[in-house]
Amino acid sequence: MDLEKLLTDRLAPAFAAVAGGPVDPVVRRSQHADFQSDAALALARQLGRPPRAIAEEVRQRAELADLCASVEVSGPGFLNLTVADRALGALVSALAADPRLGVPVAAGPETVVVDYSGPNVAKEMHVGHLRSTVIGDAAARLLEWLGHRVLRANHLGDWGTPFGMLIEHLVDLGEAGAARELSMGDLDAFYKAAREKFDADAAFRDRSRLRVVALQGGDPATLRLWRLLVTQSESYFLTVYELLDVTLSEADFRGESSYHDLLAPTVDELDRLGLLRRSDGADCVFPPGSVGRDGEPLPLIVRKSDGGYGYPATDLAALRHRTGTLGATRLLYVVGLPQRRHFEMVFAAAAQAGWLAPPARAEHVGFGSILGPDGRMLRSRAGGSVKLVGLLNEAVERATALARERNPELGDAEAAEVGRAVGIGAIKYADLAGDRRKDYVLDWERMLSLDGNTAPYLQYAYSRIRSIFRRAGAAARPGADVAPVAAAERALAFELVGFPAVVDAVAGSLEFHQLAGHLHRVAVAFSAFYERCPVLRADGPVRESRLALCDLTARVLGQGLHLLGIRTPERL
RNA sequence: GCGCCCGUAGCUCAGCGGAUAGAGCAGGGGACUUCUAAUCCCAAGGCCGCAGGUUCGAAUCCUGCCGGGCGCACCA
Repeated sequence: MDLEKLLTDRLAPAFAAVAGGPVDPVVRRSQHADFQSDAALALARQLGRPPRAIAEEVRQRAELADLCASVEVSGPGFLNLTVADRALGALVSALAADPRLGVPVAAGPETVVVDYSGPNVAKEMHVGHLRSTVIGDAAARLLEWLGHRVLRANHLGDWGTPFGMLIEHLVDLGEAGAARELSMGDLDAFYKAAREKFDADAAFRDRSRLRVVALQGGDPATLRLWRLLVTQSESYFLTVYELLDVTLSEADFRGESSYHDLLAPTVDELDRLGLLRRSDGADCVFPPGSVGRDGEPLPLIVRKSDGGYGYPATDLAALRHRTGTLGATRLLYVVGLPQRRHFEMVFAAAAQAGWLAPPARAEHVGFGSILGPDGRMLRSRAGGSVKLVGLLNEAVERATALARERNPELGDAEAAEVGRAVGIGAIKYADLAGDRRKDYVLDWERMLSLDGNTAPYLQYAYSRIRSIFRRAGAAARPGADVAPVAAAERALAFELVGFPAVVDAVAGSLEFHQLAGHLHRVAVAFSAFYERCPVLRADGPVRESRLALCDLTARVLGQGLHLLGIRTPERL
């Protein structure tokens, strides 16, 4: 039970009695006390009484004796609440005794599809894939921990016209040569070479077009070559995921091609429902609410005038499959914000078709772009885009060098492991620590900086705690009473008991910067506690209490970072 | 042109209806015979883009400007 809610429940009846109707006490953390209630101010006009008088009456009526050491009317009519040490201690002790750190398993588990990462076959993963992969993985980890059935959907770009030229290029290189090149992870060179031939060579262009036809026609030889491309790319992506500490596995690949057989039935059903309209030779749905440049309703083109199916058709087929066949009630699409309108239209069309009806709902978990140091968007095609593996490797290298410098006692193996955890953690944390809707600047210095609101700072706090237990030679005693009395202990305790509420909020909003911010506050509170409250040099109950507090802090930081996909080494 | 998003300390970002707007970095000053100083503490730094409005109360809600980004029919 979190403290804010506990106080709210106690204050609500008192406010109701004073106001003559239900009132939200508006409890929140305060700079002037532990918590404050702001509701008396809003009530003043309604009741025609001075706010301080209202607050005073609530103060007298509210049953807070067991929770609060003091309740005071302050300023224009705020109620300042100071929590009793004993009550705080009881809450922290309860949290420490709970393997789930106060976070309950979801009462109504859902089937959730998280659509994320989605790189393109035979194309390099670049920084643009970072956010989808990192944010989506955090969502999957979090919702899974809460007890939901999470289906990870890696919507691979494995189909479409470019595959004609890619397959022809593969043929030109010879299968063995192509496989070697692809397995080296040099997908960019492969794609670019194919593209260049396609642009320059008319004969190659013709072969490519024929090859697309053969692919779509199901020609066995062509399909075999196509699978070669897909498999090689998949195994490459898996190495990137492993480096990135992402939970996506081989079983999660759901390429566009896997919806191939569902496209025609999906479009047919739209037709049967009377939602399809022919426009300029293409079959379109016109979902309500979207208007184009000319002020006319904007179409979702499900079948192009050449008879081919486009992106919208695939998305609709996948959505229908996810709600209909898989029984998902929550669909998450972790895709960049520029595609907002596209998803609005897909969701609106799906709702019209009856494929997306309550309780099922779809959310576009959009995110901003990654910008270069010049403040302009990094684009994949425009050249000079950063290879994702290059970025990750550089982060690991820098972090490893730093680890060696800071802690010469580390052996080679451990330095490498620390460097990896810190480097990868730094990149992921940088991505998750800000509002995901906003663009952010990819700044090497800042991203790999080990100060401030960064993963290494949190990892350091964690490792300091582990170091205490190494020296103590023992774990915290299970069931030990936590008695926070010193200011630094109380501040840390308040942060720790706030963990469940933050997790709950983030499960809904998928704003991971709230979780990151909370963990940072925990680490800051811990660092202050660490400076001022000796643990191993204390005796008896104080030592036991502090050890328990340390242990709980480590578990909250460890679990929180784990949910973000960030490792917590035992020592840095 | 229409739609969506964004303008907060020199820089990077939190805060999104409540009491003096918070962190980190950079720059200034302190703290290691003491559990890792990758840390901590102190000081300094702000017409919260501009102008109206709503409210007891606005960085936060509404409207209009200004500045920036993105999107707007067969590419995924």
